[in-house]
Amino acid sequence: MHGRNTNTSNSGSSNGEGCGVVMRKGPWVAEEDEILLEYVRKHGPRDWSSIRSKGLLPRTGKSCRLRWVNKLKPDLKTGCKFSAEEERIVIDLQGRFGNKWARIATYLPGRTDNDVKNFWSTRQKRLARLLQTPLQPNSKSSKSHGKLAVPNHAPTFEVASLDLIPYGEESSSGQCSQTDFMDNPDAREMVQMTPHLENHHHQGLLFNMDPTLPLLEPSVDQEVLLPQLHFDHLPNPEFDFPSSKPRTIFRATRTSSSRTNWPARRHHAACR
DNA sequence: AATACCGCCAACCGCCGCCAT
DNA sequence: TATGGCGGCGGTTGGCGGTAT
Repeated sequence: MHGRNTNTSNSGSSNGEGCGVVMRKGPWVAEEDEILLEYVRKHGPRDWSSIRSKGLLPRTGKSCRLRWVNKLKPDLKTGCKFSAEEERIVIDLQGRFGNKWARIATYLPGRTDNDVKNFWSTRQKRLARLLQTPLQPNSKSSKSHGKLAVPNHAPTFEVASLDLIPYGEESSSGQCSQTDFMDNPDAREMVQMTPHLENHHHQGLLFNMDPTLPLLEPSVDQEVLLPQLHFDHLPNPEFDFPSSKPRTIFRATRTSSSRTNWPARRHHAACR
């Protein structure tokens, strides 16, 4: 959509692409899309790096793959806002899986991990504003090593709340309190949108999670331990193995990065 | 009309795991 | 077994457009 810097030698990528060739970056143009589509038509969505090595496009393999996955793949719901049902699914699954956007996206046909990620991020920002609370910046250093160790079995809203209010701290400091939060109709709607969150709120857990609870690292099948969430229509993950490497879809959970997970509020329900 | 703010989202980066060599 | 390439993922950035002030 909106470009970044363009025409730079490849940097940062671990793919080792570039090799002196000026790699193009930034927004894709129609001609590039056409070339990429043609390549996929001929060879399928795989061997992305060969697009560059064959001189078809001055783009990294990663860039080509991303463009295909997020924009060019058939049956994408591009430009269509999340429906209420999709929102509910995202909220529920985020509570179950954490920020496993790719995994969550498999339950949402036509949605990509980027879609889900952006959707959630927007909601996080909105709620942070509603609560007048700064978003907890994600520390790069803790991305995968100094983990925050989000309890994957618990709604992440609770985890976020720990960042907001030290255990036992009074609400008079100006920080949002449970009461303040529920006095906000907009924020309240978010909770009501999320049945398991509301349930925890009613249990008094929402803002006073026991800090002594162990911080879990997923070691067993989370599906067994996770609360049983219900869907009106149980979503079926849309397995998509374009490159004949299904390993990545449900591969072993990577260590959780430090996340600041916030509840979200229903915002847009209709397609444009 | 100008400015500020916010939502949206494309695309980048770094990290990680798998796999071929 | 070690290593490098590659693909995949999550976090983040930053520009554009719409809306509010």
